[in-house]
Amino acid sequence: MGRGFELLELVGRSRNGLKGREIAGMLEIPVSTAFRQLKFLTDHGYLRSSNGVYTLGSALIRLGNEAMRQNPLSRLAHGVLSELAEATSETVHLAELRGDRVVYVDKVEGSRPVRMGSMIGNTSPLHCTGVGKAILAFLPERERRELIEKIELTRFTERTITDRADFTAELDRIRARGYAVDDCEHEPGVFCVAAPVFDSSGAVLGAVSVSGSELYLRGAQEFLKERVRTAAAAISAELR
Amino acid sequence: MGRGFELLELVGRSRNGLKGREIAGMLEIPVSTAFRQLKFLTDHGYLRSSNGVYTLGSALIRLGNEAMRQNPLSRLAHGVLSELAEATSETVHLAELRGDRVVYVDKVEGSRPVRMGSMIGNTSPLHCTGVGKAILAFLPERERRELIEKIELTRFTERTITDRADFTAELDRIRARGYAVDDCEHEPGVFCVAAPVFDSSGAVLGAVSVSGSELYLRGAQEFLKERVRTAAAAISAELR
DNA sequence: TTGTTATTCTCATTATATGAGAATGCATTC
DNA sequence: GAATGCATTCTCATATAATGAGAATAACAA
Repeated sequence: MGRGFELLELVGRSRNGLKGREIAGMLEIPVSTAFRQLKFLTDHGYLRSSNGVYTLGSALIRLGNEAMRQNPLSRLAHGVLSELAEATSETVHLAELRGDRVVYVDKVEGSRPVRMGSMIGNTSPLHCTGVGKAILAFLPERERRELIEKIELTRFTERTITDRADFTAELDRIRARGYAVDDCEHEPGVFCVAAPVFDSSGAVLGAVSVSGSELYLRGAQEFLKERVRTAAAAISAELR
Repeated sequence: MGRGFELLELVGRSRNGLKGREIAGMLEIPVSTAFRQLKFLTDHGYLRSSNGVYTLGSALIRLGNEAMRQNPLSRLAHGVLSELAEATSETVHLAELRGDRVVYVDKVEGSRPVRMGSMIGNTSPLHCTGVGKAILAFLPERERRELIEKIELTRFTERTITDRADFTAELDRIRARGYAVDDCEHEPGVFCVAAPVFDSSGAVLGAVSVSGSELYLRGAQEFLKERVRTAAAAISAELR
C-alpha cells in the first residue's frame, strides 16, 4: 500500500515538482505503473500536474490544515507558545516524539530574525536537539534505554555529543535539573533551551523550546530556563 | 491502493478522531484489515493515535505546507489577494478547477466577520459559486459543454440555478461582462463577485472572488466588480 | 511529414492486500 | 486473582487488486 505514499513523499522532496519519467526512474518502477499511480493521485487531488510536471496537490493542503486542527497538543499549547515567543523575542517550538526522532508540531517566530531549518511537520534527531534530549530524558527507563541503543549519534557540528556514555550522562543531568540545552549541537550558532511537557498521568508528551543565536541566548540561559519551564508547566496543566 | 487514502479522508472528516472499530465499521472492512492499515499509516506519521483514538498526523502537516509552497498559482497570487481583502474588508478566495468542482487554493480573511464554510483545499460545486461560474464561463467551448452536461445542478438555496438552459444563459452573460456573481446561490446570505485568472496563453487557470454578507455586498456590486477584475488581471499579468 | 514526449490502455501474471479467527496485552471490574 | 472488555498484533490460506511489458493514443515541435 505504501507505493502511493512513496510517490507523494518523493514529489514532496522535490523543489519544483517532477516528471512522470523521473519519478519512475527514481522509484525504479515501470513507467506504466508510475503513470497509473500518478493518475490516481492526481484524480483525487493529492497531486496536481501541469504540462508534465507533478507537484503536491490541494487535497494535501486540506488534510494538512485538518491535521493541525486535530492535534490535541498544539491546539492547547498555541497560546502559551505565542506568549513565550513574545516574552523572549525568539523562535519557539513544540515537538513530539515520533519513532526515533522528534517532529515539530507547532512553531511561533520571535521578533529576532534567526533562520532555522525547522518547519512544522519536519523531524530532527533526538541526540542533538533541545526538544529531543528533553523528551528522551523523561521517558520511562525502558523506552529510554531502547532508544539510546537504537539511535545513531551522528555528528552535525563540532559540539554534537557522539559518545553513548557522554550522552547517557547528559540525559541524567537534564533529568536532575528539569530542562535541556542544545549548545550548537545541531546547527552551528543556534542555541536552544527546552523543557518537557507531561500529561495528567505524568508521562512525557513532548517538549517546548526557545531557539536563537548563541550570541544572545547563551548569556540568558538562566532567564530562558525559567521561562521555558514555566511555559511547559502551563501546557502540562492544560492537559487535564 | 485507494484504501489508505479513504482511511485518511474518513479520519479527516471526523471532528475529533475515530477509534479503530468505528473506522472498520464505517468503511465496512474487517477489524484486522483496518488495524493493519492504521498501523502502516501511524508508523509513517500520516495518522497519530492516542489511547485508541486516531487523528490525522504530522506527516500531513508537512506535506500540506509543501503543497502550498509548490502551488504556482497561490505562490504568485497571495500578495494581490491580501490587497484585495484589505481594500474590500471582505473575505477573498482563489480557486481552481478540479474535475467537476472548484477547489480553494488560497483564502484571505477580511476585517468583517462573516463565517463561511470554505477552507483551503475544500471543494465546492461549479454551478452555484462565483468562482465556479467564472471559471466555467471562460473554459474552451468543448470542455465547458462537457462539464455542463456532467454536473448536477443540485439545489442549495432558493436562488440556486437548477435549470440547464438558465445556467447556459448565465454563463453567456458572465462571458459577456467579464465577471460572475453568486447571489446567495450556495449559502444563504452569502454574496460573491468573482473574476477569472488566465495564463499567458489565454487559458483560464482559476478565479478570484470576494465574499460576504448580501446586506453589504449587493449594493457595492459595481465597486467590487472593478476591484475583483483588477486583482484577477494583476495575477494573470504575473503569470508570464 | 517525422520525431518526441506524455499519457492511457490491454491483458496475462503474480504479488500483495485481504479477512477470519486466534493470540497478546492492558486496563478495569467482580 | 479470575474474568471481562477493548485495542492491537499475528497467522495463514485465498483471491483480489496492483503489476509490468508493450502497444496505442494524444499533443506538440521541428
